[in-house]
Amino acid sequence: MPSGPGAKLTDVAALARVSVGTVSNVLNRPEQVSFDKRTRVLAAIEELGFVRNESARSLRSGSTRSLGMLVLDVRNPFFTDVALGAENVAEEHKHSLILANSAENAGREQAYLDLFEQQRVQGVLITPFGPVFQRLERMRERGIPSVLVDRLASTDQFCSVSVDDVAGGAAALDHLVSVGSVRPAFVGGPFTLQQVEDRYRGAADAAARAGVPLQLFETPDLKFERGRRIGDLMWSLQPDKRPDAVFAANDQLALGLLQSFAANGLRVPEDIAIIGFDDIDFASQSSIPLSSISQPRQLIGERAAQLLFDEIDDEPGHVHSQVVFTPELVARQSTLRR
Amino acid sequence: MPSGPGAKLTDVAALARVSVGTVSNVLNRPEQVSFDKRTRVLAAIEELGFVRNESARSLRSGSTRSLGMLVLDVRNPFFTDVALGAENVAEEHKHSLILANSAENAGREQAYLDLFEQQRVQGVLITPFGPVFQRLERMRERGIPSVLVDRLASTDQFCSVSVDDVAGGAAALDHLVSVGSVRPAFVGGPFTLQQVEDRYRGAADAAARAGVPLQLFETPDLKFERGRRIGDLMWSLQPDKRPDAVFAANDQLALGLLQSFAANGLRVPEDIAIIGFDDIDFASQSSIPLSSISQPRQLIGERAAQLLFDEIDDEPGHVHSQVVFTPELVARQSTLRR
DNA sequence: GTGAATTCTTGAATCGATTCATTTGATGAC
DNA sequence: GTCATCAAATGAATCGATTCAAGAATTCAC
Repeated sequence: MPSGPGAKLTDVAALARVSVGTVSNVLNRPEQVSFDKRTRVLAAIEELGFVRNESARSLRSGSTRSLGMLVLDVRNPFFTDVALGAENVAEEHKHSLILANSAENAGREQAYLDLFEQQRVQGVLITPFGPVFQRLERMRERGIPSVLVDRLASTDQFCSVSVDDVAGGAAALDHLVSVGSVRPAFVGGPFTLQQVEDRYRGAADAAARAGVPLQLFETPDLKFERGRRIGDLMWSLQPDKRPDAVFAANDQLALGLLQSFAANGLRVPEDIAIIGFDDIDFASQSSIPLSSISQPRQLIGERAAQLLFDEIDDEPGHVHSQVVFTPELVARQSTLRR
Repeated sequence: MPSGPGAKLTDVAALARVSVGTVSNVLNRPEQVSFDKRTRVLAAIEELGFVRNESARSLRSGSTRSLGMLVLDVRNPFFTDVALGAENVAEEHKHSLILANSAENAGREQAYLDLFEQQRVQGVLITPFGPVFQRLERMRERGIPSVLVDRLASTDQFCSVSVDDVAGGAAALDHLVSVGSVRPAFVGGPFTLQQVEDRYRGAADAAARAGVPLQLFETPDLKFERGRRIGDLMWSLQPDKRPDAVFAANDQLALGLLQSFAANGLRVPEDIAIIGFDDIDFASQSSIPLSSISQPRQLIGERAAQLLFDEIDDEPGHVHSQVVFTPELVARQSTLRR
């Protein structure tokens, strides 16, 4: 009968008739302990159901085995995929990932950074929302480095892993033109989001190069419902004024457009083609599979975590680097007439 | 210039010219400290950029301020919504939620429970995958209680929060019959999943009561791709053998069916109606909005966390309870011909 | 058998915040 | 002026694992 609200190291040592130092060695450097004592200790651990107290461990050793990750929205599949990638790398390093959700709220963001500092995480992966850069720099001075995720670092003070949104925007528009669009439109906003700005710029440049105009439908957010409304609006336009193809700044928006067009009897892609951005699972799972610009989501998380461990393990010699992935066009039925 | 890799309590005490006990009181029982010293201490904290060391705190006080949550799949929106609800309640109690992903893998599940034990979380919210009940009971004996999420506790050893899947299944089938189905089918599996079993049983009973047969398409999993294949299979059937309505055990499966039917030119709901289960966001966002059985996802997480805190705060007097929500029919276009 | 080299083991000191029995100080009653 | 009462402040002891200098045990060469 194991039970008891917790055996500690000294109990294990007593039962195995060795010193506490030896038990600690079995836990942390088993190869340095003779076979004989090692088995005795392991048996004692088993018998007592001993579980190491992580608080005590990290208090003494000065380091925890965890990373903090702060994302804008856990409900967004993009971020859970990125988190999954980061978690895998963390696991390889025998660290655990504490996933937190700022929910695009500067107060919560600060609160979670407080928490991470208190817990003395080894490092932080963050998609910043509010003004946190000064704070992150201060945290690094104190030994908690961070890596920016899905944001290009504007200074060389941080590592970052992001995606070339300008190139993605251009690819989307080039594709629309290549399938015959002469009146493309861009839907998205707010332009204070760097991603939106970049995607639009890429698309606008590409449109200019191709010699077609690019209509702009600016939105206050990137949600499904917004897409539906814009779709209804487009439907109400004169057919010859209506765009013949739409590039939506993300897939949620694109799915909204798609639903609206389906409800109103506009055929996709015959009457109007649609391409989104992010290539979330549901893009390919829509009734009319949605073309999209795909980001290597898990890979983003993995690289970010790797960069973070680089900095953690090699603090003095570390050189910050900016990893920029080029997103990839995935053409599906919503832009390809058969 | 704050800097320095970390001021500690004694530094604050020295700077503020008070004892360490007083600083600790300012942090934990500010009302017991005179205004004068309190402000001095707060100023010192500010000046030094002091951040409390959570490891030391919880080592001494014997309790952490965190809950562990272990879900089957972070990529599934159902679980992130449940987690969100739990997180909100945790936050009210000034606790943080450590979200972990067993990914339907018994090994990972055990590993994360190890982690939770080591970190001495105050309690665990879990959707069990493997054989963990004995272990959970042992953990409770040692002071770490747990609440089952999305699973009815089969014994009265645990609190649980779940949904009445039998009732949900019945509601789905009643609805199909009410919109005129005479050849309904159930798609889902494996039947080792209690949820699938229950949803099917509810539907089968309802079909019997209504005097219609219920065709069964058993599947090895509940994924989108599987739904698509079953859809293709149904399409290949003789029209008079083909179901005129399908109840899919979850929305992913239903979306797969929907895509297949759209691709093959079967009209939904005219040729075949579809209803899913879970009512994930994407159900309503599909081109043809999908009818579904809706579970109060956030509420499930909230109630589960509340029950857990009940047990944490009132250990001896706590009585386990099983909360069972009744799911709700949400009828949309995929079952409603216009 | 001796001394040196090597491998294991030991246990007291330590990490930093909290606790609580005790002391100090203030207020007021008589 | 004395004593009781109550509020505020003190600081040594404590939580449990890790560390590391020092000691014990073993191996090996000659």
